[in-house]
Amino acid sequence: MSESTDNYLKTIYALGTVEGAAATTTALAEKLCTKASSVTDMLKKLNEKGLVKHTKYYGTSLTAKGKKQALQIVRKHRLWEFFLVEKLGFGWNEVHDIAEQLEHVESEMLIDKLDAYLNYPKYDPHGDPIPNKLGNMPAMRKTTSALNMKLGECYELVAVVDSSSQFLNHLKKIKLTLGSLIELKSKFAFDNSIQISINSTKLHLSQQVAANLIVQKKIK
Amino acid sequence: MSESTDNYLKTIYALGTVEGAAATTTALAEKLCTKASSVTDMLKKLNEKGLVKHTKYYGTSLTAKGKKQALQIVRKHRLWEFFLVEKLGFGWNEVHDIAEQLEHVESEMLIDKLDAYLNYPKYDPHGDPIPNKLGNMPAMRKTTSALNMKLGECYELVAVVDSSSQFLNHLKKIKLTLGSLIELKSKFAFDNSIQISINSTKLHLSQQVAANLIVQKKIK
DNA sequence: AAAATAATTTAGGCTCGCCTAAATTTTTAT
DNA sequence: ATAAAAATTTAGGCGAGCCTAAATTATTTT
Repeated sequence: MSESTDNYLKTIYALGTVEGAAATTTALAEKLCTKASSVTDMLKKLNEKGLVKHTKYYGTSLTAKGKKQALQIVRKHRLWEFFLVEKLGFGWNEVHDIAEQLEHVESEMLIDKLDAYLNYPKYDPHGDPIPNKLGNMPAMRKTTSALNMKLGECYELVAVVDSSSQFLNHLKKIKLTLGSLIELKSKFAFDNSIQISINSTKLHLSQQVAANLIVQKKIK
Repeated sequence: MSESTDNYLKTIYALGTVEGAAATTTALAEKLCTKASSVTDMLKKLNEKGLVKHTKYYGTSLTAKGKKQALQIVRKHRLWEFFLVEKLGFGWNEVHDIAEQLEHVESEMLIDKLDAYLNYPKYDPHGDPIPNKLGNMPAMRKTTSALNMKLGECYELVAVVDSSSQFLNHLKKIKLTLGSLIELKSKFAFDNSIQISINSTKLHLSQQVAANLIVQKKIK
């Protein structure tokens, strides 16, 4: 399987799992930084290979075979991200592009050994679950948007919705890192912004930022 | 730079360093598992890019720019091999094909961090020197072919000449591993075979095998 | 329901790295 | 020195994955 195929499957999977919906040609073109006509070309080929069900003018979804393969790519991507952060000391906002390349290395044994070396991690540095060898996702953490936090309760920042480097850099700048323990201090109904504290330092977050933070409730 | 370019430069370098000679089109075709005509095509392009000096019908050598790039690829390849063996527990005869893929990942920062993580190793698992960030090779170990060993002296197996998986598997079978401490017990002039001992177990090696072993003298 | 707009697909073409077959140059053998 | 053999290059083509422009189908507006 080519790298291009990998990228298509991964992207269809990512778009498809937002909800059960089929991926649209234009959306794929945008995510893959290519043109809609190129996407149509490629989908035709993936369709012939039985990786995708593409119905003209109606959209695309993965077949069982395609989904299985997509999950293996996701697995590889997330394991490499974990490696880069935990072992090589990269920041969690620096690893995406490198993992994007590493995920295309073909060797099942490599991934198995890497998985073992990393101690079978369940979540990558962005908080996303890592499928196991069989393609099973670990149970999602019971999480919620930071907008739903309750006053005085304690939470851990476990994931982000927007993982663009702009956003991740912003988080870095305001010293919010994955794993941070957060307590909600106040909510401002006027603009839906919130005030939180991390290790007793206070931080004010706009609604836009808070909406992109996924937290998990902690017992104090 | 494409992966194909990487492979050409690396191969020209490998053929070129055997002696000062220029690489021949046929030799490149064989090493790269492709046809001579394809090699000619590619050399023309590399020539235009200033990576290679190709003179029609006379052979090919690297320019300074090409050599610099080739050394970076060699560096990446050998660092990854070291990682695979030391950290992930691969056998030193299993890593070549995987490193072949990993070496094409583009990120200077990745290689720097990997180098640091591995503690700046000087030799890869096959005993070959790893160029540093600037492309400098560490001083070659003072080594010799196993055929030149002296009776009663002690040596360490530090490298192999033939690194085909057939040969490496043979070594595995007879339990000869890189780093093994070897003492020469006897030489048989008749067929140039030798008898050695490793940790007091004795082993008989044909000339063919011995010629492919590179050893370094040790003080007992 | 027709017209305007948006999404998608088709048609034709491009580059990269490869191929086969044929032509050319160099080397080897006689 | 010349003929035969081997190495190399040229010519013409192919598939993968991309592109632009034009045609087609869906959706939205009026």
